[in-house]
Amino acid sequence: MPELPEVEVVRRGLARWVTGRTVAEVQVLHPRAVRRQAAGAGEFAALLTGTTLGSAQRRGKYLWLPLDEGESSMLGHLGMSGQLLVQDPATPDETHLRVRLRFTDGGRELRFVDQRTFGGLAVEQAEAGDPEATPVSLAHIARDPLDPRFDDAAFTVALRARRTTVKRALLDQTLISGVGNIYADEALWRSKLHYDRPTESLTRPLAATLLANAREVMNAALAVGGTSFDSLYVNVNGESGYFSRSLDAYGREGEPCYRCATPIRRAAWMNRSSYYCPRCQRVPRPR
DNA sequence: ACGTTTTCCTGAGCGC
DNA sequence: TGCGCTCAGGAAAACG
Repeated sequence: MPELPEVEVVRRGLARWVTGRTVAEVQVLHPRAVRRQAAGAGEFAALLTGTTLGSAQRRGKYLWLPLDEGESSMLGHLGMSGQLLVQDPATPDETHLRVRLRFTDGGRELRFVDQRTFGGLAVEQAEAGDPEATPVSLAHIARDPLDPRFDDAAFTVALRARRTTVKRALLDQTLISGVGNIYADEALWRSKLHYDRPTESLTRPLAATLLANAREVMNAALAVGGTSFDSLYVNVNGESGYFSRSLDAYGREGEPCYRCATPIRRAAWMNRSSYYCPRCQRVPRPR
């Protein structure tokens, strides 16, 4: 499934293959794919048709392409199963094709394919005067740790000020964006922290270590993702060899911890799973 | 106001 | 073969 490093690979693919091209036709094949467009699919298509796509941007797991002079953007989120594919128009439609963009040059078309329909696209206004044309609905989304303007000191202060547990905080997009279930577990394993550790119990050095590890694991994944996906953007998918090779905790239930050989455990957590080493990542004492 | 829970969706995998 | 069940999970809405 698409995580921050894969979304960054997608962003690079969009920059390579669709930036600078002019939209000739928009087809919305499933209304749910544009549900964030308040006025519906008709408006989505009308606002996009005839525009020229600008340089691809990303914040966390959100992607956007400024339109024309950058007063609005096409915003996208891949959800769990979304893919943005650049395909030859002759390629048969994918089973879960939701949106198609054709271009005036007649070349490869952009397809949004999404089985579970948690992802979506929308055209919306950009923040006034922003050279990157950040969509207004991203105002509450924090910068991600790969963003050069991410404020490390402010993050550690805000993290320790929260009255919650550490994994909830890592997944909170208003605090830090781009970290999902997989990278949260990986960052916690590297930091030897239990997912239910209260944020208020984190020392400043621990909070800084956690941030450094989250950044490191996502950078490492991005580096591997770059070699797993070949240069053709159309081959981008969520099933590269990265996951089986590089993960230390996520998905490794019953397998030995790479530090201490204790079997990794899986615990039910917020209607999903948390993977952790019961020896390296001790359960916090009940308060 | 803030933190927590629910909800959306579909296909794979599994036991029977 | 097929039925019913569980699981995967980002983020906005609903809830307390």
